[in-house]
Amino acid sequence: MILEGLPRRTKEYRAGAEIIAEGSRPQESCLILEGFAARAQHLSSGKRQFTAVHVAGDFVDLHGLLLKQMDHGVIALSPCRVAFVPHANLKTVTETNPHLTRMFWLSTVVDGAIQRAWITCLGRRSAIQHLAHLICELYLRLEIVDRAENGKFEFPVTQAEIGDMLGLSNVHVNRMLQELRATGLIRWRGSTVQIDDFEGLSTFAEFDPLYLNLSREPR
Amino acid sequence: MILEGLPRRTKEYRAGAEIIAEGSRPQESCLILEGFAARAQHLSSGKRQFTAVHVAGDFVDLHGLLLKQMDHGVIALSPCRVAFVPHANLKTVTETNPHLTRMFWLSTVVDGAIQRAWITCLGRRSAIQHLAHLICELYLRLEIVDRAENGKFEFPVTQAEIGDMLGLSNVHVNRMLQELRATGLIRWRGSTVQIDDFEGLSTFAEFDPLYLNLSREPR
DNA sequence: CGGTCTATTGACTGGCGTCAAGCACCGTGG
DNA sequence: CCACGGTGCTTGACGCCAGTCAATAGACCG
Repeated sequence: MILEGLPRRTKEYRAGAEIIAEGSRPQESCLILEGFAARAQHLSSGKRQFTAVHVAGDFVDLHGLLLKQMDHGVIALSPCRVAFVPHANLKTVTETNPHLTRMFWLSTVVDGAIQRAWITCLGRRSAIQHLAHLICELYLRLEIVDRAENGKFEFPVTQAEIGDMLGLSNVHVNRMLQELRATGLIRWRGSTVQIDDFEGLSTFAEFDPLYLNLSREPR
Repeated sequence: MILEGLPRRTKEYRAGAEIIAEGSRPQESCLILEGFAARAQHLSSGKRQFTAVHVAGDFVDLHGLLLKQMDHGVIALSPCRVAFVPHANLKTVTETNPHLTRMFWLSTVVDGAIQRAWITCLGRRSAIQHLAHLICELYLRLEIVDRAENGKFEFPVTQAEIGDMLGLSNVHVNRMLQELRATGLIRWRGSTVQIDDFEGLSTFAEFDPLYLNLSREPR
């Protein structure tokens, strides 16, 4: 994405650090340069749900420009390098550069498509299918930013965090991971995910990459 | 929303009719003038999940302008009157009217916030809390378009369709509805929903209206 | 009056949460 | 060198929430 020319500051975060607080009113939008982050919502019971996972290159809270107050927080899943762009500059873009504005808008719209896929996974897929679906999604998203190849990528998160993505308990994530490994479709040791049969995994998860909008078409 | 001046055609749909097909490449975006619609995704098992519910005044598939191919279908839940605006005209807006463009963008961004709330409901709330949350959301959204007042609104959908919103079976929706009625917080007869204690219902559902972005602030 | 759709109810099953214990790994400090 | 506490992974036992199957009843309609 072409962001040269926009002023920004960058900052580093440790794994687990809060990048943007839930309920805050940020004056900047942030962009992940390196690492993994997640959007999180909390319930009074202490339970937590991730509503999105972000990888290098993602403009994480562009929507904060329009929403004013954050309905969710953003946390670092791994060590992260993050760039911040002031809202004032983004607003100027929306007033002077229709094409770039459309790219920004598209970015939030693709986020929405991913969220819809998550909704369908949560509502109608089994836990193990959901897990497989997440792996397929991450692989394709990481591949286009050169963080994955030959079926392999790094994903340094705990099983409890995967649970927060899938809406499962850490115990059940562990069970589903073992079951999925037993199919021979993937291996997952430490933070390294190795997909041995992407076709098979896609079929198993009923994964259709259409929604990720990876094809190149004029906008 | 100010849409005067944009060309459009309007069309009527019966309950259950498909307004936009999953996988299609529409050349227009649609706007619900009257009635209820839902975005739906289908699995091979025949299961269906709604990823959003739309009410009068909602610009349902504005994102279709940017996504080109639909990752979901749009169906009428009740009889609907729908307006269609050609993408060509919307594209012109994005090139000539920054303020209106920002309003369009905001509309898709609020959709995204609602989807995040759905994700958290699906992942971490109990079925009955989720149901209560949906009722709170619908009430506030309908109130601002004058389709709800004094805790009462019309919602002409079947229990199976509610199941497709909540990711539940029709049988379990029935059980949860009875349980929720038994609390005295709501009544629901036929297609009429009566909230007798919105405060209580909000608390029960842990509903926070922040995400609906109802407050009026300059954009 | 039968036919279709929806709501309701009961019985049974199973997926997933919860609780708890036991490991494995790692960095710290004695 | 080993003791240690912390964190994350793994496993088992148990219970409950929600799915499935099936039957009945009611509502609406031609």
